[in-house]
Amino acid sequence: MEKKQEEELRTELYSTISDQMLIPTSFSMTNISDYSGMPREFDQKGFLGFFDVQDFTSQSTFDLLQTPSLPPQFMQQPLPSPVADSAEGVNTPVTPNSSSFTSSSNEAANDDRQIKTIEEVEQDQEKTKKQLNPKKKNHKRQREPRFAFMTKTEVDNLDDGYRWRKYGQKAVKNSPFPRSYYRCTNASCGVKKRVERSSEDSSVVVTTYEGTHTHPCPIMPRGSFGIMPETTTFGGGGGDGGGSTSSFIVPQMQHYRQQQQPYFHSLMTPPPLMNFGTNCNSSFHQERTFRPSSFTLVRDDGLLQDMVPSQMLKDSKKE
DNA sequence: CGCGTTTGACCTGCGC
DNA sequence: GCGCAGGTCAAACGCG
Repeated sequence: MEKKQEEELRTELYSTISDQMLIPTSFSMTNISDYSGMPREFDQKGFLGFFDVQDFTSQSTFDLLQTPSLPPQFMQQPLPSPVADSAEGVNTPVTPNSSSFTSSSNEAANDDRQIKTIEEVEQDQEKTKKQLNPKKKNHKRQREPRFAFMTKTEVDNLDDGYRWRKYGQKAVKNSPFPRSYYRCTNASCGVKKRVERSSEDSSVVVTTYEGTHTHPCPIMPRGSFGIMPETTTFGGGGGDGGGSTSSFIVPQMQHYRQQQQPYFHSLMTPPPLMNFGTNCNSSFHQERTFRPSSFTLVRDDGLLQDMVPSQMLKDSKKE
C-alpha cells in the first residue's frame, strides 16, 4: 500500500523533470556541518542533476535528492534507498538505479551508466504522462525553473547573501515540519525559495529555489570566496573546516537544454564542514567555488568546465 | 516607523 | 463536482 503510493509518487516525480534546469546564481550556507544533497544525475550527455521540483512533495524531494545514483561518498549518512525502481518499467526513470552505479568503481560505473539526453528524458516524460494520465492536458502552467538541494544543517534558512522575506508557511503532508516560503525582497526580483526539513531526517533541510535573481547580491562576501584558494577547506578530506558562515556559488545555468551537457557526477563529495565564501556575483567565481578542487577527485580540467558549458561561461563574462 | 514574521483565509491545480 | 494539498495573500503583530 504505502509502497505503491511511493512508487506512484516516484513515477510522478520522474515525469516532472524539467527541460529547464536552472541553478540559482549563488547560495550560501551557514553553520553547515555537512552537505548531503546534490544533483541527482550528472552524466556525459545529460545534465540532469538539478531537478525541476515542481509538484514535489517534501517526501519526494527528499528521496530524489538523495538518489543513489550519486557516488557513494556523496552521502555521508547513507539514507534508505528509495523504493525499488519498480517504476522503471513504466517510465524509465532518468536515473539509473543504484546497483548499476555502485557495483563498480565510480568512474567505471559512471561510464556504464545509462545516459540520457534531456531530449530523451522529455520523450520519456511524454510517454510516462500519456501512460499515467492519458486524459491529462499536455500543457502545464509555465513556472520558473527550480533547483533544489539538501543541506544538513541546524539552520533552516540558509544565508545565501540575498535578503528574503517570508510570505508563508504551510504544514506539509506526512511531515512534522512545516514548509516556509520566502521571496526575494528586491522588488524587481521574483525569486522564491522554499525551505523545509526532511521528514526522514530532521537534520536535513531541503531548499528549493525558483527563478533567478535579477539584481546583484545585497550582501557582500565575507572574505571568502574571492580569496578562497582552490585547496581550501572545501573538502580537504575532513579538514577542520571552520567558518560559521559560508556559501558556495552555483553556476547560473539557464536553458541548459541544447547546450553541451556536462559531466558532473562525483563533483560534490560533501566535506565534513563546508566553508564557502559568500558571493552573489557568481559569474566571476563560479568556477572556483564549485570546483571540486579539494573535493576529491576531480580536477578542474574536467568537471567544472564540463559542467558549465563554455558558451555559458562566455555569456556570464559578458554580463 | 520600517521591515520582517506569523497565521488564518483564500486561491489553484489535480486526482478521484 | 468535490475534496485535498500546495501555494499565496494580507492583516496583525513583533522587533530594532
